[in-house]
Amino acid sequence: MLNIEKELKKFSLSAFEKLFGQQITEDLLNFQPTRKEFEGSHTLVCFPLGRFSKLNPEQTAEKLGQYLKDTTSIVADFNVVKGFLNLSISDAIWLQLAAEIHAKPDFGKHASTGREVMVEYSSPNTNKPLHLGHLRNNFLGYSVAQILKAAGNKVYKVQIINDRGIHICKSMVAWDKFGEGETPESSDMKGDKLVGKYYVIFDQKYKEQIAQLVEEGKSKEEAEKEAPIMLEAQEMLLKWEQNDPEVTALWRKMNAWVYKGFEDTYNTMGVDFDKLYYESETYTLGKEEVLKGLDQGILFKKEDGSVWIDLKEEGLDEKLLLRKDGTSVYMTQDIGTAILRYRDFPGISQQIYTVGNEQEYHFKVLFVILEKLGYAWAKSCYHLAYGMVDLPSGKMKSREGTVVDADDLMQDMFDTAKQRTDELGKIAGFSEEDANKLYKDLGLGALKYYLLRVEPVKRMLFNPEESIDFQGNTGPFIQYVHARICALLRKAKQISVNPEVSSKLKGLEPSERYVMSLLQDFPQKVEEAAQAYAPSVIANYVYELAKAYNRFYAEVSIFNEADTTSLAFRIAFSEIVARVIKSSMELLGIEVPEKM
RNA sequence: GGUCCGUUAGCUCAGCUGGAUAGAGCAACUGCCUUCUAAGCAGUAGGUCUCAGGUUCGAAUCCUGAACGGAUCACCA
Repeated sequence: MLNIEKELKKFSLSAFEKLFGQQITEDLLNFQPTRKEFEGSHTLVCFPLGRFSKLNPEQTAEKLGQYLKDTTSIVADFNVVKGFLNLSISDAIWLQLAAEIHAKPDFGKHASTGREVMVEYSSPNTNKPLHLGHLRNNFLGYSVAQILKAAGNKVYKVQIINDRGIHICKSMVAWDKFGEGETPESSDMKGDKLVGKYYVIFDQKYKEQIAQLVEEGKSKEEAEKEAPIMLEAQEMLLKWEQNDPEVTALWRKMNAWVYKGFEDTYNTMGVDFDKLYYESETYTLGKEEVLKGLDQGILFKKEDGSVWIDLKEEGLDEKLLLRKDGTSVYMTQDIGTAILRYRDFPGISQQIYTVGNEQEYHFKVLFVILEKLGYAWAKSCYHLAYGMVDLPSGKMKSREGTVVDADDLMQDMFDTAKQRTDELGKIAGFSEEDANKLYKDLGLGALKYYLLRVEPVKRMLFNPEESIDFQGNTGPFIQYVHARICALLRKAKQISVNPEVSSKLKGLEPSERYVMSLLQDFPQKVEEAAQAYAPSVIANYVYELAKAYNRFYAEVSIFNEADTTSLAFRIAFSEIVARVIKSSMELLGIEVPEKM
């Protein structure tokens, strides 16, 4: 496919040789998009070129511009502002590009690299429902997987479900003691919500017991360790690791409730996985590996029987891998999971972990341990860390009940979408099913876009009012542009206008040229987003594109165009924009409606 | 205290491989619907890019230091 910048670079290099008798390297040629206030679309920064041309930047730009205009068919015109050479690309080139893109429905998708990558995301604990933080995680992980696919990789989406450990034992103990046999059916509650309820009850009882022990004269630390309900939870964990039938049965029952609840939530979110890993199935492998490492002298045992690794040489500390009672910790489990994944998918060259940035230290240590244990692939493991989601009231805190529940939030978005849509009254004739699908697309579009447009590393503020905004830099704005174009395409079809890019076309509008210059960037943006693991790159790009098209839409009346060549072009041009919007939004996991 | 991350308009965010007068959206104000979807378009106003040094023809961008905010350094996950 025609790459304008590449062509310009090629010609500039030979121009430089012809004009100044100097061979320069390509990295000196710094092209950037021309600023709006000047003519042109591509700008060459000529400041660094002066010492080779022996002229000042302005004269250099002038000479280069004239040469390019005279000798190439790409450059139609140029102007020089200070040391900046602004180039106008000829309409013939824009048309050639439009024709190429129009003929390529999968424009933006890269050829296969042959690489296989694994992306982990979500990975919840099974003791409480998903919340706003999980939404950022899921949307981010899913989107990065989509982007890596588009960049030519084979991608496996996985998660590790933290289905064992002290946290789930807490819910189990509380349900066992206070549940009176309550089930999701009997209480008409989603399974994950029900189990979460008992986790909260555990915490309440635990606190009460601590308070009482402190009153009886114990120190806070002693009380925290000795509270009977906590001892019960610990005992349950031990029994679980010993496969106690009664504990195992309870554990299976409660986890099954949770999985059913999670499944519903994932369906609503529109995310999926190629394979699920359960810690209950991987932690034993982790334990084996740790014991193997102990035999090999990579790890050591303390007097109390606990197993550790010494990472002081790496600038880290000692890290516990097995408790003195022989049970596993989080790290042990993650070691097992990582190794198992490479056994299951021998072709992968990288594992990406989408996990909050509060676990940076954990992953740093994990990768070092894996390397020490002899796994060379540990070097390519990547922790895709993202910042916390804050509320206007501050941090989300489960203890203070300020956690925003994922299901509730999504339902709110759908309700708002319905309300806005009803107010506008544009979807008369929609079946109830179509209308509900639209509310879902719009609500999720708003939410996903809101969470993805911010760079992953940054901590972000979730403002409920802004997140359901449908104007300006939002998902629904972009969806709206797509729907508008679809309306044009329907009308074109109705009056039998065939979209076509003809070289006979007289000329382009400035707003069309600008849109074209954005369109040609798309493949590059996909690559950039993949390199940076950043859906925000795509989000910002597609917003720019939608906005630029909207300007064209407002300025140019398409069906009033008498010239049929021009009309056919504008329909084809609009079609391309709709396709790139749709492709971009797919990379974000957002669906685009054809009517709204 | 050590390590890591962040700080850009009233608010939320882009821009960061050094380049022109630092951009959007929201909020405020002004225009534009008998013509393809006004969930839109055009415009006005709003900035010491946290601060101080340094490198450079040129710094929001790179380097050093400081301030502020956050995370982390568990026999929690």
